[in-house]
Amino acid sequence: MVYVSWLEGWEIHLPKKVPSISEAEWEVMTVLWENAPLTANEVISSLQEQKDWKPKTVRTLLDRLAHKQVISVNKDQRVYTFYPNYAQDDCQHAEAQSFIQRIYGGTLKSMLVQFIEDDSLSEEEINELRSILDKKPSENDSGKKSSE
Amino acid sequence: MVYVSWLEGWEIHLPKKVPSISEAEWEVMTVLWENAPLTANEVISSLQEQKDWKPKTVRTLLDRLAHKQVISVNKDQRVYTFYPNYAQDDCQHAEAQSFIQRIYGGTLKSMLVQFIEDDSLSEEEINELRSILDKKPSENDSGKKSSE
DNA sequence: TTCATTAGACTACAACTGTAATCTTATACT
DNA sequence: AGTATAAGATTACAGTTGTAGTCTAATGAA
Repeated sequence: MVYVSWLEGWEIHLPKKVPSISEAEWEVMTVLWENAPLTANEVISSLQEQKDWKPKTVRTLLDRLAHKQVISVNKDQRVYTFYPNYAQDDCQHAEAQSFIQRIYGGTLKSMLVQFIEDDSLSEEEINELRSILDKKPSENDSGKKSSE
Repeated sequence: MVYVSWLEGWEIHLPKKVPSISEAEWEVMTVLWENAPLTANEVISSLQEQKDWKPKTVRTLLDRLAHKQVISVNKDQRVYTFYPNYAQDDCQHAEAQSFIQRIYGGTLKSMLVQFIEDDSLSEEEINELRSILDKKPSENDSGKKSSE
């Protein structure tokens, strides 16, 4: 379970099922995850640099996300602000799980194997990955010694 | 580059762009990758076990895949047979690349990091991954000796 | 007070997907 | 030869997505 608070004093609980987020919607979410709460115009300007979307397009995406309840809308002010209902990590993880399931039949391992065998990773990257794995401090070593 | 031959004597070249394959279509492709060439009925029976689709549904998916040129149709016999135009590895890889780009901003690393940090991997799995990384024999040692 | 601006609400529309059903034509029996 | 069957071709239809445009109401400027 994860708790987030985009605004002081707000606590949102979220390990539930993440509604599906389309590709275009995901771009909007990325902006919100970085800076929420934001007004529509703020989201629009933020996206203007990378995407070639009309303001109305972004607006529609925000509306759809709100409708799906992926984000919430604060209507206290005349100009609304938007903020995520789900943590980015949770959404990424949900997407990753279903992706791996669909495409690799379930295991991250088979994906990694392929990347390595297809030579898609430089030696540099492989070393990085290795050190990431090594850094994982086994948190379940309550009784075991770490070296051995 | 990759060469495959589903039928004797056929050589298909395929590092080109993979057309997009929808979720349902992917299921059909999985069956074809395992056993192509297959007739529609063979694909249908093969899927009947896992999916709850009517025969016509599978047929539609085959037609769409053929139309998108993800698969080819052999019409020599009265009953057609279908076979992939792309290797599974290539399709998986293409999907993985675009997935990682969309969701993790580009790096497999950030995905792996998250899986480790979120504690989604057992120690067992982490060890497996580590050994996979270790097994990678540096193939770019054309001039270098392998031990050193 | 009136009018231009602008945020938000509602509407649009085609392509892609999931999920089939119906129509047509060629074989295979009787 | 006539007909049931079955493969393939064509059509259907609603929900999602990309990509906006139009309509309405409130605000702020003149």
